[in-house]
Amino acid sequence: MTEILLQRTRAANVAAFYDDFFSHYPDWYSLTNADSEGLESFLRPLGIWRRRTATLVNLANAIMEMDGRVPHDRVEIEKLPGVGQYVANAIQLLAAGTPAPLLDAGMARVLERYFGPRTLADIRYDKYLQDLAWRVVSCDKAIEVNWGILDLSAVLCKNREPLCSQCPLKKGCNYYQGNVSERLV
DNA sequence: AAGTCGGGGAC
DNA sequence: GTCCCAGACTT
Repeated sequence: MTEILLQRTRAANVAAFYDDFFSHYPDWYSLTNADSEGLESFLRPLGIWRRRTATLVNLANAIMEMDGRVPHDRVEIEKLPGVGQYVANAIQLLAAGTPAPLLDAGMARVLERYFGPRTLADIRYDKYLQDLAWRVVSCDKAIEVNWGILDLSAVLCKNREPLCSQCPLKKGCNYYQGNVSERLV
């Protein structure tokens, strides 16, 4: 559920929202028979609330039809409403404990600044970015690495005005080194 | 491949 | 006032 709330929404905003939401909708079953107007008004402050309401209810129904259990098969997981590559990876990483990249706009930005830009517009089909992300998180501390990169993207490696001077990765970062050499010219 | 959803925080 | 966000879906 949390991953749906996080789609195109700043993590800090969701964090402030999280406890209240789960006290009202603690499980999938509570969403299957939730009053849709009540759910919509609840989600409105987060944005994308019409789509998110529909997605949450559809997803809850789909999961409850499967005895309330999320399928193990990767292909079946991605068929669930509102579940794309990112959420499927999140399930694989956090629920199954198998390394997978939480490759969102933030991680893509960090990787591209550090290693160099992707070739395709769509993250999901950019093989360069995919390979890079999988390689970076394929270790025994995959969860920590993922969260570390995402935190970095939100706090320091922001889209606008990144705080490169405070960044622990600036030494090997293409973006930072490029800016330094530019300044010297 | 491009358009759409969306309120709110950061600037 | 402008920009962008732990994406997924439709066209």
